[in-house]
Amino acid sequence: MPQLSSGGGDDLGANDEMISFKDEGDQEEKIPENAFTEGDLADLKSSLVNESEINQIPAAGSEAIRCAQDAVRLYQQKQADHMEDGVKPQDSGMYRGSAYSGYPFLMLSDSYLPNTSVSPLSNKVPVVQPSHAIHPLTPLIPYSNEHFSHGSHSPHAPADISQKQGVHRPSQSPDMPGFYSLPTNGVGQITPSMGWQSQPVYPLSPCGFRQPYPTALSAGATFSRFTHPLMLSPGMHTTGIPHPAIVPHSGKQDMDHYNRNMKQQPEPKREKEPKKPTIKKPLNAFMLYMKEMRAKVIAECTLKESAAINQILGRRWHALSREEQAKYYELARKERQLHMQLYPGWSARDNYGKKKRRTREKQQDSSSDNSLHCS
DNA sequence: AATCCTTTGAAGAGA
DNA sequence: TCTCTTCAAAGGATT
Repeated sequence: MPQLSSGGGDDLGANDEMISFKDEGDQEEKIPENAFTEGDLADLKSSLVNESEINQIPAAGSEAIRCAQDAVRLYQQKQADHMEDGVKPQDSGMYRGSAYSGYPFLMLSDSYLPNTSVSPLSNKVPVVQPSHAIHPLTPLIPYSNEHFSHGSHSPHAPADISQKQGVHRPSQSPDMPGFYSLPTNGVGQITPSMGWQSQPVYPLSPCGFRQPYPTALSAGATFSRFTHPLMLSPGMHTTGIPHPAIVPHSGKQDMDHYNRNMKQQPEPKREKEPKKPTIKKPLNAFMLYMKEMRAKVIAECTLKESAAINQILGRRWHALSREEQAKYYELARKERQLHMQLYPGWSARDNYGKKKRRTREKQQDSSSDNSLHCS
């Protein structure tokens, strides 16, 4: 486990790096409830293999095989978990070298080039920059104008906006080491670490490009120069800059509606009372990792089902080296830090109950069912 | 249309 | 302090 910090002095925050990975046994306990059945896994496995064999071009074959291996391993692991019945927790995830011996190299993704992966862009929650725009782990691949001028990219992913950011970018707060600054148009202006830091982690802003955290704000910029908060529409930060962590109250649907308004109705009707926007939780390390790697896994596996992809990503996450994970923990820490600065009074509790969940009832039911099965 | 599934981690609530 | 719950992303599947 990444013992990044506690020793390192850098308050990597919370204890995120120090938290032990859940033992497999912990997950096993859920398995009977969540019904990731052998059949499902077998289907996943076989579909992966088949798709790999059928669809993958030779060059991508190794990746497809690897992906299939992921699925197979997952399947086998689940079977083993069933057999062990949660009694024997294995060594904590990522240092289970033997079990994941095939993984570590996976994340040395030099092949994760800007144009290789399938864009995972969703029409539900648009992502400002598809993760193939730049990979955080390949900091030597900075933003380039090519990304913005490429015909396939939306015309509103403008270089001029980056330039604006660049022009007005203030000196960065020591607390905000440039992590969220949108890279300017110049390659040379991005240090390797900046390239990593510049990776978008929040959904697309209504303007059609990912708005970075407003560094000026975090540095204590004057609010008075900006629009009055009451005049802001959902998704806008108090600066008037749309912030990706802010979404309209009721989620994706509203976000779509909101985007449509932004696109088709440049002057949205005033009649609508601006609902109090929802400020999303900052992403944790694994979420950041998933966001980064999802496109790659999708490309490799020709899978799109997020549940299956997330399982693979979970495995790969455990297989990451300490250093690799540290990057994400660090990024997540900075995310939280900046989030706290941007929304000082915000609490995760604010979003409680905004999702209607049937799961809990289901789990209760299943648990009662389990109680029936368990002696 | 709304919710589920699936993952890990952070944070809050309650015992 | 410990345990449990909820939410964060994502997109196909299910209700």
